[in-house]
Amino acid sequence: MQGLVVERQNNKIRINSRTWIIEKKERENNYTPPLVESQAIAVKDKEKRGSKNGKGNLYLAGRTEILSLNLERIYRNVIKHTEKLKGEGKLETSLTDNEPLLMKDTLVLLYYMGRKAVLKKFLSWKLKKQVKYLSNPYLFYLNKHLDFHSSKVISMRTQTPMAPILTVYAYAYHILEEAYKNGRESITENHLMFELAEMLDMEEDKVEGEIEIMKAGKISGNMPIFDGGYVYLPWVYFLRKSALKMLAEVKPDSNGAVNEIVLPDNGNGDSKKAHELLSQLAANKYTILTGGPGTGKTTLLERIAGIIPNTQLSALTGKAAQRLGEDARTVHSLLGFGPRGFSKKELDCNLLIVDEASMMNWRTLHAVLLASPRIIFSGDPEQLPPVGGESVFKKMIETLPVVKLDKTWRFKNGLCVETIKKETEKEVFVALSNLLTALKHKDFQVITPIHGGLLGTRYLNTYIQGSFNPSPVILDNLRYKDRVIVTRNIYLDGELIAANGQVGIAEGVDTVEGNIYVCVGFQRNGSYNGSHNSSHNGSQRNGRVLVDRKDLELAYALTVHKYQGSECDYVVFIIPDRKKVREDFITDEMVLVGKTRGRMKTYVLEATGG
DNA sequence: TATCGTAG
Repeated sequence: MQGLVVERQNNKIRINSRTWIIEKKERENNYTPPLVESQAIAVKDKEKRGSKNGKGNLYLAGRTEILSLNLERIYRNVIKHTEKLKGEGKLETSLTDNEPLLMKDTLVLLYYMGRKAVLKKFLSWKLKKQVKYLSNPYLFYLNKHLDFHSSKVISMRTQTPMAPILTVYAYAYHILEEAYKNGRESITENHLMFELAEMLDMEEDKVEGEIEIMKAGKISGNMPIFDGGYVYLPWVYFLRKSALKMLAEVKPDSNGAVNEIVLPDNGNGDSKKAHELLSQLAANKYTILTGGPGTGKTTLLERIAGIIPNTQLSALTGKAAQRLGEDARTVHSLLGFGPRGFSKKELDCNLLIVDEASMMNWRTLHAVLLASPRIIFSGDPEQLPPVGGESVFKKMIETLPVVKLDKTWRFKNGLCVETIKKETEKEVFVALSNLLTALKHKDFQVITPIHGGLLGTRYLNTYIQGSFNPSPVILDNLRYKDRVIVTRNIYLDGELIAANGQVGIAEGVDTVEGNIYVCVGFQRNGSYNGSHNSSHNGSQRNGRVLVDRKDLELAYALTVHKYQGSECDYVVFIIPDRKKVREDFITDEMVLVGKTRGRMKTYVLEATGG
């Protein structure tokens, strides 16, 4: 969900990508522009969080006093919109005397913020429900129709709410969501109290009273949950509770397949570990396979999958799944991930293998526990945690049986890392450019933590493409022979023909039913090495596939998250200026993943920021 | 134009 973004450019103002013309109003006519307060609020919020890029494109709250917007145009549009819905019989108009004004304000604000879908939904509701929302706009947020900041703007502008406890709920929920983004699954009641007191500008005693009311309230809908001095997002609380209960079940259902396996020694030296893993599997529903980077977790998993009939391989990112083989999928794809969580249910398999399990959160854990009678969670607790929420894997490893691999196979001559530090990102960019010239004919991969900015995937990809691939353009900014990654699962007649995370080479364009597609060639296991190896035999997923341009990205530079679990000969790991990202974004875990991807050598290019 | 990932 998107907050309110306000920018000013000369005589125009941009709000969430919509542009409005600014009119100057004389002070003496004592006209208060209806939307000025909400603009001021939006700006204040933005300032509080700090303008990250420092571009200063936000205007000062004080200056909004002399500005107003062309409201007549908005009113006309809203009225037109309303009339249309009335014509379709989707709107009741029997408002009481007091409500039309509130209604008008709310409608205008929704329209003004570019929330047309919400506006339309709102207009289609029964009057009773509409009035409920009008009397407390935070319901828009609590019931997931709007983001927190938009609800706040409506509430401030329309001088609601009339039921303050809902406001406290909304703020509490918002505080929890922010904490979750920072990797916290819960916060203490005290923490919540301090935050609420600050945000609502209330006495702590009073907040304490509100918290008591919240605690006494019935649990319904999206309300924060209080338990044992901690406060949780409801979905985190319930899925966590349920997952912990399932994890406590030790014995697997009677299923002989695992018990009777005799493992031949393959001479690779990992048979002892494989036996250990198999005996754990026979005795326990859930087992953990762990080990540092390059200790052969994936290889062992592939071996186990080849031995135990009806094993489903999965991973937490598309790229990691693709690396496990053709039949592997993301957990999300297997279990029907959608806007309301996982929709699926049960998998028809003996054993589910979940790779890169350090990226699991409670929701994914809960889903896989429901799905399979037996699971191997494979991962390294020292590698990347989930995006949002805390590392569930770190907790599981304390209670579940663990098989640990400790011999490193990836780095034949020991881990080889060369760190190059530069003050500015620009200097890092120059160093990268020199380094790439040297690596041009080698098997290399650039990885970076971010998408945006000078050292993000988007710009680096364009840059590397520009200097390494002189081939003609085939579509948009894609060139013939470009190295690309598929960013979405692609189905043809219900069959998966290309998976998110698959890497290939753009080979041309084709037109089907008037739509233009990029023809992408894939090689077995997806590690496409541009110059050599261009055989396209095998099944469809290893051959040529037509992919929509929007489902492809250049793959010269990938994020560290995507590349976790992958490897190649030479890796360039970029660390941007830490001041340009959120302070604690570049963690030890990320650095560990980043510097352990190169088989021969990893170059770490770091912008120290001076 | 998003900190990172997942889905159709």
